[in-house]
Amino acid sequence: MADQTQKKPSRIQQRNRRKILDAALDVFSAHGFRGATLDQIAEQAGLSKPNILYYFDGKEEIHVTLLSQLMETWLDPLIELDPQGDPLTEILAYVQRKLEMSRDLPRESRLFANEILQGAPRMDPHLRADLKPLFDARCGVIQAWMEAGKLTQVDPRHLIFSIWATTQHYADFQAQIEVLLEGEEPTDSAAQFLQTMFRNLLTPGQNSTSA
Amino acid sequence: MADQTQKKPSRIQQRNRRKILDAALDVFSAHGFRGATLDQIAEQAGLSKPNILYYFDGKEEIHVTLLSQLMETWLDPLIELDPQGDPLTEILAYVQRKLEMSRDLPRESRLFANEILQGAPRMDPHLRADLKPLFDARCGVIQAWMEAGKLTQVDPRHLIFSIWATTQHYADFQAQIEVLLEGEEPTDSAAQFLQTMFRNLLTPGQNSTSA
DNA sequence: CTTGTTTTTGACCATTTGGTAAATACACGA
DNA sequence: TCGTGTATTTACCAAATGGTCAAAAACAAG
Repeated sequence: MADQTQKKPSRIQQRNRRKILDAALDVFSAHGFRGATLDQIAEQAGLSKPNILYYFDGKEEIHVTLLSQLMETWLDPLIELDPQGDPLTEILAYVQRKLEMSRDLPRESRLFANEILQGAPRMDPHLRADLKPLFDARCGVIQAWMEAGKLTQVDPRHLIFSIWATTQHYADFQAQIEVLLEGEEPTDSAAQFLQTMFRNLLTPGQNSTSA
Repeated sequence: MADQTQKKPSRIQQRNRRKILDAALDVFSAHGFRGATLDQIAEQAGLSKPNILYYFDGKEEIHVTLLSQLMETWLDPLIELDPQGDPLTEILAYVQRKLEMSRDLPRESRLFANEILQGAPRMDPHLRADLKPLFDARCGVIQAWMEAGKLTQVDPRHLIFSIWATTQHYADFQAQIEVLLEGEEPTDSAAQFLQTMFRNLLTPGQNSTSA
């Protein structure tokens, strides 16, 4: 059997597990956990349902695996925020990076949004164990920058929330955005807007409208 | 039977339909459409499942009814944005109103978020028919304000998106916020932050840090 | 009380869905 | 080439779920 406790996952195992996880990402992100079915995942993966259950112990395990993997990807930009760098540059780069993730990894964004929307039943431990400490640390860094007069004083926690909210919005609410923007690709104009917004927020003096 | 085409909904009908819709709002907003079951709704409403199907033709109709009602509530603050009022005041009041809705109507916010996240399968027509025209009109108003020099020039569409994103975030991602803020009620500090952010964005000259 | 209407329920049904068991096909090293 | 463990499929199952229906209650009006 495909025993994960053993050391060597065969070539075929790696390939099929990847196919399954990719298909599951499609389906879970589009319908949520309860809305997704193993049959959909199986079809999307091009495998039979029992074959999928040969590689994973059940629907739940597939979902949990996805969420775990996602957590790393999701935290990464915040990890890379450099306490030694120039404050404004660092934060604006963070905004940009998050916005690009929204464009390039919309499925992951929606998977995450679905999970949190339903009360984070499976991710809550991860949030406490991984996200919370990093969040607190980064709030400390930003707070220090502000106290050193490098940035306008605002609540660092809400600053981070607003970055998450505005960037992920383009992935999570894509259906609405497409209607309102009539299909026009929003990333470039959004980037310009968000850069202006956060620069004006964090810059004490003269605002560059940057037409 | 409970024939909606007839004129008079009896006292009992009104009461039970309300109970059902309220229960359904609980369940749908917490689990999404496919994740919600009629049994859950029935239990929450204190009625039997067949009794619920006596008042509504099916799960779908309950959901659609909720979404229709929600649309009005949701559009209302944008409707009330007064083209004759003071631009900055109007927009900051809009932000505040949306934030309060996030606090007072989190179920409605999550119901909406769930629907959009899944691609707005049932709400797409409403978005095109109701939201889109209003959105375009309001963008026009804001654009005019900017061209008159009353506000900093930014893309009005993304301005509105950022208001929606930041305010609804507190309802839709409540599970995450509770972890990161350790249960502290965020509305007041969020209000202060958002007012600062949008004032600094839209005000050409000196920024009031407003400590 | 009687009668006609509205409301509610208990028993059921068909489909979907997550999951299992056993048989079969396959890869690959000896 | 053959044998052995790996991979895949076919045929199921039990529970959950959306929905139906006829009959029983509950209720209103005369």
